Amino acid sequence: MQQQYPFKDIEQQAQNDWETNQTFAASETSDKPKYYCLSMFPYPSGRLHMGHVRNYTIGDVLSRFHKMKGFNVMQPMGWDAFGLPAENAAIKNNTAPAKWTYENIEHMKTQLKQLGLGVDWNREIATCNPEYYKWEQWLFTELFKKGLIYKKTSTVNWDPVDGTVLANEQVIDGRGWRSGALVEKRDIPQYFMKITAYAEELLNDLDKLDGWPEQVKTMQRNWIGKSYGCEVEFPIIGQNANLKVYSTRPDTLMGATYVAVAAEHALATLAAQNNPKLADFIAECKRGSVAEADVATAEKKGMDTGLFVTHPLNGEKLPVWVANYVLMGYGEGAVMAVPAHDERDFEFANKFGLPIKQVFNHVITFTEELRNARPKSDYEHYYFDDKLWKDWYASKSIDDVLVSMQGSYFGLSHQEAFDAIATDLETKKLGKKRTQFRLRDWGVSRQRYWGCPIPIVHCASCGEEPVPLAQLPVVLPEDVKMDGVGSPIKKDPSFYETTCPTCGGKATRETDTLDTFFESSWYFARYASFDSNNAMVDERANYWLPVDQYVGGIEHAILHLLYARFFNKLMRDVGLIKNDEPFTNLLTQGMVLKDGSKMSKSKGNTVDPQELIDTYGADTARLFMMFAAPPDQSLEWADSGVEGASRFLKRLWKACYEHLQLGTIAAYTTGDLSTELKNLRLQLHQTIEKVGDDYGRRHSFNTAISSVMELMNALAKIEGTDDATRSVRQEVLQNVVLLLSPIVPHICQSLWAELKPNSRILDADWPMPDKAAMVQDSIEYVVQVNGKLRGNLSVPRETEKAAIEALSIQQDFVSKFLVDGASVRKIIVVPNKLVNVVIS
RNA sequence: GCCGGGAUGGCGGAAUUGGUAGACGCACGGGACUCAAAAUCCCGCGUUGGCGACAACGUGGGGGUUCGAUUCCCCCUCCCGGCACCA
Repeated sequence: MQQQYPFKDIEQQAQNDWETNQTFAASETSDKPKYYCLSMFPYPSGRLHMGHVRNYTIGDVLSRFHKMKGFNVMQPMGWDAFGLPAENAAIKNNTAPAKWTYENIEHMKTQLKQLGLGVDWNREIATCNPEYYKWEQWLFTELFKKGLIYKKTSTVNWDPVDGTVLANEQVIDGRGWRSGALVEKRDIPQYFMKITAYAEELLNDLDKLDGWPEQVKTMQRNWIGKSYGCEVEFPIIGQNANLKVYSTRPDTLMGATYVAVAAEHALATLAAQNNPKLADFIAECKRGSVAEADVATAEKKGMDTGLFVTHPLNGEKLPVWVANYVLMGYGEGAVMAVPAHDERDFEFANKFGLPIKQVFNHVITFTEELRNARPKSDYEHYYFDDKLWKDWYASKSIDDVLVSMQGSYFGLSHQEAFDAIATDLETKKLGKKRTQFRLRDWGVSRQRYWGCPIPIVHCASCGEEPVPLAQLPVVLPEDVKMDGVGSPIKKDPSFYETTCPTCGGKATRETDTLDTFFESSWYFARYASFDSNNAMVDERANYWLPVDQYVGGIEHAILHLLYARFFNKLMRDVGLIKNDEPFTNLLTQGMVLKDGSKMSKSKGNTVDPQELIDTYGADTARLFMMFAAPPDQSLEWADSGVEGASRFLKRLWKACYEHLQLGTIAAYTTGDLSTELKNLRLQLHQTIEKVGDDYGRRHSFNTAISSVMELMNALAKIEGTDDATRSVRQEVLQNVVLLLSPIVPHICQSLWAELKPNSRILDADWPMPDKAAMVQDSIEYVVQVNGKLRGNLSVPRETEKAAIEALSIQQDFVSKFLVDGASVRKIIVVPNKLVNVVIS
């Protein structure tokens, strides 16, 4: 054994050993319970970043821990290989996206291996591989045939100078990132997946996901956004038609003073026909990006259409406005505006001088006098008393009642008014109750090159024809030149010219590709059937699924995780898999930040993990990442601290080295021990218990490490070299090595071989705490007076409560407060912990 | 704008179910070893007052519940993530 910690040698040695022995190759033939641990696969951007190191270390710690706990573990790895950055890099470097991607994969794979991950590399997949995307093309055609994929027009960001569709990311302050041109909204036909058909199940099944963080489930619930409201129809004056709106607040209908439609709404288009100013305004609304954040933060703009509608209940004439804050994609693309009880309507009404009419008020006691009261006038204009208005729209208190003069609704609560108004609307055939989802169908078409080709052929006589399985995959040509304007396959007749699979006539291929979320929505199932060449997934998927532990960034809390849940249900419903949900337990890791913001290439604040690994080794890198912060919180990068992790490993190495200088010895099992050694064993077994709980239940790796550090600090204070001391020291070191091995596997494999010659740590089980060593003879109580710490009290184990109370008030640090007529009011005893003497 | 999360010493963080605030590590200060430095080891380290014993204050800000609040409730500020074409 070397005196110094030779991290380079032992890490290389361990990694060679795992590869040679196929230590992490997973098999379906095992009598152990299975444990499928999945980390979100990386986009092959070029080099590993700290977020990867953090993500994959967490997954590896959990995998290795469960392997030691006796599970049949599978931990796979692959590449989310399609995407926009490859196209950008290809343009910049004058190369093909495929070449760039494959080179990145090679490099990053080497880096991942250097991290010492217990990954089954036999199952590696890359989503840009035709063997992979063939099957999602097949699924696409199946869903298309079932009507779960359909075509409709929808709005994209259009760069009028480059003549290309832009991603939201490519729109900077309303301008195209390359051309600098003002971005326009443009409607184009695209394919959509009917995720809304699964909205109810996606919502309800969240309740089954006990292993998911509450915050993620809340975000998904809000995203799906089931609401209970009403359709309300406003007859359009002078036309034989109604304007339909959806509202979650029909109880406030009597306060509606105008209606507003989105710029894209048919009524807006109609009104603009003879109104050039309105047409200009609508054109102005169509400028800027389609991103909701941009729309929602834009200054409120609107214009009167000159059209009027009739209020369905009171017959009032209400103006129709076009407003930029009304979203075409939600509800009906039109809203009834109740400025008195909606903040956005209020702001808009104030800006454009529209009437504001309060219909609810907060009434503590609703007296007969109030019920009979009648307001002074039907219309009252209130202006600019922000505070007053905020009270009105913020409150939906149970004590609110409808105070509008409007006939029979007077005096009703919110819920009563909701029901009464809904009933009346239904009677008049001008509305009805409706539940509505905020969730929209998922547009999967992308007008980009580096993605999976959509397997549809357009035939002049047959229409849209899905490509039959026998003709799949539709292979994306990889040897292309990127010129920065449009997708190469859109200009490549050898790609798009084809024959119709139905009639055999001349036809053209779809040249749009799929959203890359499509690939990442089912990869978890493919790992289980990675080499299946006659089906998307086979029976092995039903062995491994659902994923027992999924680990990945919190930024994926909504979109990716929702789409993957959706795909799981789609695959279930086409008979491929049996489980309802893909991920039983979810750990969302926080961001790795530097200088307060996410480490990213675009921000130029990255720290290269390669340097860390080269200088200190993978174990130090892993230890530091696990120690610096709890996994689900953001981690602020600091260069200092890595040194501390390295120092700890050196100390651990040295402790084993010095211990073994006197030869090997068996770990303590039985025999009398000094108090000092008894206490050390107490701490050891408490630590074993805590670390197991920290890994398994709490996922609190930072505290697991600190408790092992404390144990090592305690061990360092023990000096003897007699057999009893050395056997306890052996017991401590052996267990420390086991406890740390999921986090720092290389050094632990080496140290184990030294501590227990001819034994392999990979065969060792997770240690069990020795309950006998954990029995304490006396209990240390904290004694407070009026909640303030005043001293400590040591009593024999199992001392009666009354005796503890009596002893407490006898202590000097308590009795000194019992002067000037003060007396003990109450004594609170928290068993094995604390005494609080209340004195007054 | 909307949804979700966060804020604790000089810094990262701990306090698991309402029960000792600051574990563990970093940085810093002092000492040992050394010709010297590095490395290593030992001691100290929330703020204020005090020689000291000790006392008061202290978990983003304001209020509340409780014997007791970093933890629960209400209001506010700032920061981070997401907002459907970044992945």
